[in-house]
Amino acid sequence: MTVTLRRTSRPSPSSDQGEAPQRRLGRPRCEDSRRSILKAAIALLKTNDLPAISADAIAERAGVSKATIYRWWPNKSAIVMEAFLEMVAPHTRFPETDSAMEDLRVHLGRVAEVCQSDIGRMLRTLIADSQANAELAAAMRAHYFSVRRADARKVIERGIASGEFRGDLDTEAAIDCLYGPIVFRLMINPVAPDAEFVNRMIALLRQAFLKRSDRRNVTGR
Amino acid sequence: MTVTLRRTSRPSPSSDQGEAPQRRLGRPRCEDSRRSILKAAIALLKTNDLPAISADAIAERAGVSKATIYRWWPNKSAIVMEAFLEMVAPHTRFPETDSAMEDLRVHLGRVAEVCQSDIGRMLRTLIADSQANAELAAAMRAHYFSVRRADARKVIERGIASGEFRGDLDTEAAIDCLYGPIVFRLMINPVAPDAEFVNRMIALLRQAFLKRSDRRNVTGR
DNA sequence: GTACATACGATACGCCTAGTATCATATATC
DNA sequence: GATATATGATACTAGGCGTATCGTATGTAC
Repeated sequence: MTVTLRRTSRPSPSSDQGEAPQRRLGRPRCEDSRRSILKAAIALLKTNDLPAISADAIAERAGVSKATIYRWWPNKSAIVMEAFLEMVAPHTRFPETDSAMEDLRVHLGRVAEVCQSDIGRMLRTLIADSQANAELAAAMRAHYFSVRRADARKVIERGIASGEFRGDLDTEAAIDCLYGPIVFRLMINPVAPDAEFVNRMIALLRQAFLKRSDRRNVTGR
Repeated sequence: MTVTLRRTSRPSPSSDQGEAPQRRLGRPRCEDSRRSILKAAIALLKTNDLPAISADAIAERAGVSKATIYRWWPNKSAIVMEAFLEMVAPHTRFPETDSAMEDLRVHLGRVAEVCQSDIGRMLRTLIADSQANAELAAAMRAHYFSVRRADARKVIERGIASGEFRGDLDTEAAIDCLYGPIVFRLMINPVAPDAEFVNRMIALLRQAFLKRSDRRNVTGR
């Protein structure tokens, strides 16, 4: 699945609905160019913030004409988002053990790990850019955050169903309490969240998640 | 106290330490200009994102020469931050009732309310801009976030001391769990957090904060 | 008052970047 | 071969950031 934030002026291939994988007329889009543009954007983001990257720089590094870039993407943010979603968006799946709490802890640990990498910088950059780019913000929510939330929701609901979590646990609030601190830390703190941070968080939250009878032998830090 | 992110090239009035309120030689800085610049920046931010505001626009609206702006501030972000800290940074104090938990809840409710106003947009903008501006980020931490944290820390420690909160409550993690979800929501969600959001969060977190004996009659939503 | 130091306003300027436009050329379908 | 679309090269417009200059205003020191 390719998530492209297309140029608004770009007409859709066929009528506005239906996947219609039918071939279009004329020379087809060059897949190599597309991929090398995304890769160039990612490479440049590893050492630069987004405002420091110019479309020309991406074009040069990708060995592509700038016109080609703007034919397919409306702006820099769109490129970065597509690159992020397609090439680096964590395929950090949730583990599936007997303990939903443990699944959450392990997963968040991985998220924290990812935050410390170049991907963390990309995420920060994208969230930041979303503040001044409603289209990007909407795309990030639709293609990234809501997916994460759905995953987490499943784990939490499984925990509730199994009796591990309180029956009246507020799932949505729980998700916010899990991801919120990490994003908070990512955006505000100069040093990205790490495993210890996650463990402390989880140690605190488990009091609120677990059924009374399960709250004893707690470790997690 | 005026928090200015000064031009780095600007020499300090006297030797590099000591407040030295002594008058400098020459024409003194025009306080009216300074304030009208800050007010202009705030006014423009109410309807625009930061990238959409130009230094020229601020200068024009403030009735001031652009050169005057750059004499005192190194860039737009610095202006906005100073305006934010000096003129709108919530003097949202914490209430002080018998219940630390209730103090936290009421305070966060006020924070959420603030997030829904123009101030929320400024805060979003500043956090976003911090991602590409280390100096701004450091200033925000030093003059805003660490202050908020210190306030919250005091309340939590009071709650621990009074026996309302668990003795082993992890204060720093608790702060992250309180503010994290709000900032998370502020940055990701198109609609800013509100009182109901806070109440649900608090209802969840109180299970983790309160001593066992106090967890019964819970409402908060 | 005069000398000096600094701030302010107006304005022009250099530089960089985003995004557009044009046109020749390449590559697909019919 | 006709048609439709993509790419490359390049020039171009528009606008913003931040600097520089210079004349003028406003304070202190003597």
